[in-house]
Amino acid sequence: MSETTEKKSTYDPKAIEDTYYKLCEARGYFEIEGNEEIQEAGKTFSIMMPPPNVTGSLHIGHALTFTLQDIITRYKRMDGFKTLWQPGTDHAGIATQNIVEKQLLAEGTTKEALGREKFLERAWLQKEISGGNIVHQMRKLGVTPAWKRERFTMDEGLKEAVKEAFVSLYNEGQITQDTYMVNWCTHDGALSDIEVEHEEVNGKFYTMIYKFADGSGELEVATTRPETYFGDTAIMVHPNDTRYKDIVGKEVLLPLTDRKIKVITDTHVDMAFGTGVVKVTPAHDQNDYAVGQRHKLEMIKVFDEKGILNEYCGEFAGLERLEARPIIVKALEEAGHIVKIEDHIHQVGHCYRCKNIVEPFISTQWFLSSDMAQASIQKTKDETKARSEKGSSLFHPPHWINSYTAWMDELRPWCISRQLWWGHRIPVFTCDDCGHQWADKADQPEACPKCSSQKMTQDPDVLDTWFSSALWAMSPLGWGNNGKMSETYNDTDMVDFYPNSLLITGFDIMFFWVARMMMMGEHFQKELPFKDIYMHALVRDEHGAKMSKSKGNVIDPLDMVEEHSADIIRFTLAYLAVQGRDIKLGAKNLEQFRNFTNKLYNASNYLQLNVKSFKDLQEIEIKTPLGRYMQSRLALAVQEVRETLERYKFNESASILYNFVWNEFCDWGIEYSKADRESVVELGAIFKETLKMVSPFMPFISDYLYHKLSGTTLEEGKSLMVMSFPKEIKRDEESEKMFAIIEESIRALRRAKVVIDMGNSKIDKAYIKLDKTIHIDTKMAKPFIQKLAKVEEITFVDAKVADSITDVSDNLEVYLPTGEIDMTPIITKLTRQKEKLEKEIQKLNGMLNNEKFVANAPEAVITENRQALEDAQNKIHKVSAELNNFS
RNA sequence: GAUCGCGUAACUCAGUUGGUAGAGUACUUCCUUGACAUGGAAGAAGUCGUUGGUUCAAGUCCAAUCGUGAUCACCA
Repeated sequence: MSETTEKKSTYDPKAIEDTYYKLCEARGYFEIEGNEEIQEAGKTFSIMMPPPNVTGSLHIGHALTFTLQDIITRYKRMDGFKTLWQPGTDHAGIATQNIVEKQLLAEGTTKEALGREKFLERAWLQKEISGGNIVHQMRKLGVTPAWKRERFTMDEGLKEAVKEAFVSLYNEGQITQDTYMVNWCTHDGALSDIEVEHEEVNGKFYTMIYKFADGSGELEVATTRPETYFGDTAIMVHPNDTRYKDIVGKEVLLPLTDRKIKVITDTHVDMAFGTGVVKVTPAHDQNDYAVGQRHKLEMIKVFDEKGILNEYCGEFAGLERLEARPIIVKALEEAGHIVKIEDHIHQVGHCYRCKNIVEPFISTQWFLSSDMAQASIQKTKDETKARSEKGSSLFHPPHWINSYTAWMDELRPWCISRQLWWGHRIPVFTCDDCGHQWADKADQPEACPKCSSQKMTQDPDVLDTWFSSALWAMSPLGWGNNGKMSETYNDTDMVDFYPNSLLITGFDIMFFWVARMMMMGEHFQKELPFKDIYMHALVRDEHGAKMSKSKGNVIDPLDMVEEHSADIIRFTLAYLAVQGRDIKLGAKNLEQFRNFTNKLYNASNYLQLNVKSFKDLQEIEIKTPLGRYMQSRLALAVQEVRETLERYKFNESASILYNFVWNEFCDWGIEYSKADRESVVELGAIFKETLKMVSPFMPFISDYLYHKLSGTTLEEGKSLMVMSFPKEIKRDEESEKMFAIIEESIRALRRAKVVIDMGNSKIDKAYIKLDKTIHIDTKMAKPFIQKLAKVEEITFVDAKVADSITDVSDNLEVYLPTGEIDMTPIITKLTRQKEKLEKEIQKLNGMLNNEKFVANAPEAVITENRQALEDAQNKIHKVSAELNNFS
């Protein structure tokens, strides 16, 4: 109940973030020319946002990927690059169609009742409603894509690009129609191989009896899907299996229906597994399909595209395949055809959208040949090799290349047709009169190119959503847009921004998306679409569990923005974004960086207690020793932040910023300045420069503090986001050395004071003896030491002061005069220090006495160790001497 | 089954050309001193999973092994 006494010492993001964002967006900062004033000739940077599903809402994975993309984009923008971060949304065929179908169901109707045209109107309506939703949520994170260029994968221009690509590939013979066994979801239709998720399922293993047609006995056959046996067209055994030699060529009767099938041999059979007798159901099993083709077996489908059993199933016709299973099993059991039912754990394919069990199913679909990917595969390998010789990589982290190439090397034809209404309609037409089939970019071709008939029928299916996103690296740059949507791109875009500088995305869509963009980009542009590919990991909860709605452990990024701020969630994610490692996110992480924003805020408060407003670093000359020192430390931080960002080590960049601000600028810089008020004006300029570096990570608080410290406002001034990122600040070795000694003196004095239990109190006198090799301006150093070590008067001496306690450190000794105090803690401390030094000396001696070490190690390492040994010996000498004083 | 991660302080994790192990949190002791208690000072804490190997030198490179996770591929 202390709200009345509570001090206003915290930063309030709520008042800032929305306002600043709107202001910056309205000024066009996010667009390509937003940083016009600082753009440098020839520097371009581009990154395409992985388009979120138009029906989706923002989740924590989005927050991570968009934060990282935004950080790198803001950094490049500030660093003088002409920068494009291309935003957009994806039409997400199956997902969106499912949502609309559910809505219709709730209204008591169906898409069939509505008709294709009306249904698509509904889908577009849904797109308009929820498509705006996610892009507005994204703004809450403070991300800065070029919103004016926002695209949708089914907009007028991108439709053109899809047709351009399809027609071209069709005419090259890369896209063909084929009747083949595909992955079939009885709800969503055909799926590509990677849209099937294999999950372990506790199923049953049914052993059935098939009787020989000639009445000479029976066979035991095992299956996991008994309902498919109606489609059996053979029984097979291994040709070398002596157990079944005599039955080959015989006929068996299918239970209940008594259809006759033959026993054949095929090497596909594993003699050791089960009974060694396998039923062959070519229309409903991948392997059996191949067997069926080899043996020219009849392909009997036992259910239709909705999974409803047909006339081949006798009395069970009309039942749904999965519902029919127990009913069929019961009938078989009653008729004595089941020998046993065992538990069986096996992998079953599920639809990645609706989780329905996927069936192998024969159907006529469109396929994109894997041939067209070969060039991209070879180039990826070449590029990886070339980069690795330079110590770099195409993928970040580099190990992803293994999974990538392994998958690409086994690439199979891609089933690109989908039995949906929502999506890019396949631009293939068949002439009603002459039967000619062709692909056409026109939505309604005028006439059949062969017979000029005007009667034609377009393929009813649409393309896999990933077909259009496969073009995303180039289609928003105008590629294939046929002049449409031209207000969203420039004619020079392909030159400026292709290949894209960088792709940032999750590894989970590496095959769905990255691989497909690689093949399309290389095929059409003869150049891989990305210079760098960064794969980020998964965000998990604080216990390392995957977040899911059913577990209830989902962290909503919008809630976090509400509770903390966009800045805090951004910095937290960046700090935790270690390459190749999943992120465990908990409340504690956020707290750490909430404290950090508070630190920034209070540092600036302190500066303004002394000086009202500060100039930029470029506008002033740094004169004070402290100013020179802090500037030099900033120079190092700038260099390191740049290096780590260039390598996409977001966690390291964030950690360098954190350490510089807190452990260097605040803990030392600000504290020192209390001994030298003149330097505050310089520290303010240095802090403002630091805020520029913070800006890509925490854009709001940095802008706010920058303007506060400048005595300006964002409303009337420029944002940090379009100012130059710090660059090439001079190091000052002399200053750094001097302040290292000052710091060492302060730490030594504090240690010594703790020993005499005066840790927090001011003492009157203390002495410092610097090693002979150390030469600093003691007059200058003195006030800093006195202030921070809380000593009234420091005296530099050349010899040990009598009646004092001593602290021995690397380059100096300090002495505190003693009255009547208890010496035991001091003796304990010194003894411990001595033991530690002895160990160190032993280790160093061991190294240096080793002839091989001296012969082989680089000169620098040897001198370094010699020096270390000498230092340690000196130190132990002093410590021993000190101990002797007490004994 | 194949491929790839991960195993470092009590906890969560950093640690790239091999050169005497770091952070945050938690912990111990102390401090409301004039930016900040969402803070400050001092401190304790690790056989770097295990075993070998290469090397003058291994958390780092290699091999094996244990634990753990992911992806791909699978047998009716």
